[in-house]
Amino acid sequence: MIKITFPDNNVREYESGITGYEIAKSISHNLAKEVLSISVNGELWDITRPINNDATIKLYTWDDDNGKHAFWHSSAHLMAEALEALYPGIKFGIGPAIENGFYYDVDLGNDTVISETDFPKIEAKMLEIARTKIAFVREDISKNDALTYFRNKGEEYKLELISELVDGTITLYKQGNFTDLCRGPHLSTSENIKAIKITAIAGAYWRGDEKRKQLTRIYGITFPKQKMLEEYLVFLEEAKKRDHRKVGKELELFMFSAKVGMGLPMWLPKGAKLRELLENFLKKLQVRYGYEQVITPHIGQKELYVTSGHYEKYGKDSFQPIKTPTEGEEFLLKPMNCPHHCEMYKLKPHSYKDLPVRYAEFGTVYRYEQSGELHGLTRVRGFTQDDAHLFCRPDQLKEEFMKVIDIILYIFKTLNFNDYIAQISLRDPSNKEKYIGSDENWSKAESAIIEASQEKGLKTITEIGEAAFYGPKLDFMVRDAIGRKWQLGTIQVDYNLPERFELEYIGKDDQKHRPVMIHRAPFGSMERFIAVLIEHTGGKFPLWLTPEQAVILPISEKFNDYAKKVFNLLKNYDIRSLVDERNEKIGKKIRDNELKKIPYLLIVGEKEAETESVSVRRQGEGDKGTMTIEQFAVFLNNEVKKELEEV
RNA sequence: GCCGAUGUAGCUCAGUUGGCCAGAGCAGCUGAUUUGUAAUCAGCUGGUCGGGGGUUCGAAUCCCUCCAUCGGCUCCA
Repeated sequence: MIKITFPDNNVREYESGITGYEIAKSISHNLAKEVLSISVNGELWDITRPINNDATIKLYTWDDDNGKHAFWHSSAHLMAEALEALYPGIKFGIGPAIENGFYYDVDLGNDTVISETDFPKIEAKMLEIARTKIAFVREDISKNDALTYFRNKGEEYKLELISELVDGTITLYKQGNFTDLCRGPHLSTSENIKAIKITAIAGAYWRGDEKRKQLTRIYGITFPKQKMLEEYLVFLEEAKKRDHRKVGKELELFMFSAKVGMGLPMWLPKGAKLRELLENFLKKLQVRYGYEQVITPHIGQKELYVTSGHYEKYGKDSFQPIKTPTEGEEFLLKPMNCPHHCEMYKLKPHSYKDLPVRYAEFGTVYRYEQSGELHGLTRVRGFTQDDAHLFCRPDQLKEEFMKVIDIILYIFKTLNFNDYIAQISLRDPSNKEKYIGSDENWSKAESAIIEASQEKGLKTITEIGEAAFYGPKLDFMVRDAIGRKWQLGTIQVDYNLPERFELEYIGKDDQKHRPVMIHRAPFGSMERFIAVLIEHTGGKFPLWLTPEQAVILPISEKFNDYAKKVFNLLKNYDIRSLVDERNEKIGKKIRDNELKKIPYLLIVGEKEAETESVSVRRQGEGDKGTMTIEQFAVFLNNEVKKELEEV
């Protein structure tokens, strides 16, 4: 008999050799039907694998990521089997489960191309195989046998993978005619895979290496119920409606022009207004936190970036230097603001009493991004950072860092970004040549970030190798409409630029000391932040951020004069109203999508014109009553205030 | 940059076995209608079918090339 401990610390005794499936069955029939995978002492296992010793277990169903993972991973194998049947000679790379489904990287040879039109064929074949209820069978194999097996099959990619594995840890999974190198876990059989959708096809470099062969990556998703697939497809359709590129166009917030250049957004009046409102919001907040606003030029001498180390790191892959015609000077389009701010710091000697110095700038920067990776407003070639650099004493670092966390959390809370991910990005110690600075400085900087995050009680994930080349960072990631993660807020600790620029302050001991620098951008960039804001709200912004808060609708021609008067009055009260001649014409109905996104409609009819008032209606809520413009101004101001004070 | 796809009017889209002057709805303009919040009526304007080249008697449709966009990969100071 062995002792099995459940997540609630309950302990039950079972025969040695019991499987996850049987344990589930001993609890309830339904659970047995739903269980997809199990963790045994923290290790993920198949539910058919016998447990021979005392263990702590957890059973996973579709409701757990681990359960879905096993489901989709098995689906990837299923797809591989189907592909092998359809495309003889196909070679396989890797085929993991991902956040939404799975993919498999395949090499079809040089003559075969798969395109969208082939998807139904693949789906049908997969379904056909799934219906035969094939079992996924795990098998331990020695490294030599594995190498022999895959060498005979001509699976060069698998051979490469196996050669890096440790003998004794290698397992295969067999299902029907198909065998794959795999760690598992997998479903017991394919019978639960009921709904299948091949979603996309893309090129992907083998092992993520740009210099190696590009394989074909086939994406798919499967579900245990047809209805779940349908719901997923509906979700994707709904998400498309919130796409910031679509909404931005509809609302005339921003635009791109092929003639101006790809990846160079242009802000239209309404978008510029929205941006200005956000900027003012942050500026006010920053004043409270002791920041000072500065302005620096859009270009800087190449030498500036050689000093900072940016030129060495990014110079050749960037927009190339701008040259002056006669003096032969070289300038770079500003790709970041830090070097400029460092030079500002050097203007005069600093006392330890003056620190921290906090320079903030909405700095527009230009970076050469490869054409294929541009994406709406989230990945562009010219953008404005809500940047600031804090120069502080080492003993102030943690406190300053925590205050920046406060600013970011305040902004996220105000805008209802609740499901952000805080990610600590550290240096990859095995790849030190990617970074500048001493080990000592790196470890100081890294522990500062870790401690500050802990003391703020932030739930963080840690990524090794994601640091900036000059320092580690804490990033705040938020998802877009279809779940892609984007980095918004960022805080970076930097001991290196102060050294490169020889920044100093005079300490209490009358000696020269080196300040520590914090780079930070709570929005990240105005472009990306607004993109994510649009996708979260679908373009229905909070009242205080709405480019137009009210639109006035005259009921008939007779009252147009009064309607015009109301427009002008609104301006006096700093109410952002839509002055739209189209609505000065009677008989016109509201048609524009955008009008629906303006919170308040003011209606002028006979009665209102006589009493010099407007009927106020809030979209989605109905009548708010009849009031004078003065009353409306007070009312609206209170609403805006309420929104801002609630956070 | 790489793989795959897409590009027809301001917007959403029809139109490909190559064949009359390239279509619709919405938007716009003109007029009528007088109506309390997503669709009144009539008429009109609007397109180098992404650009260039080629095949053909004839190209939106087939081929080449360039550009832009979309989904990924790589990258992201």
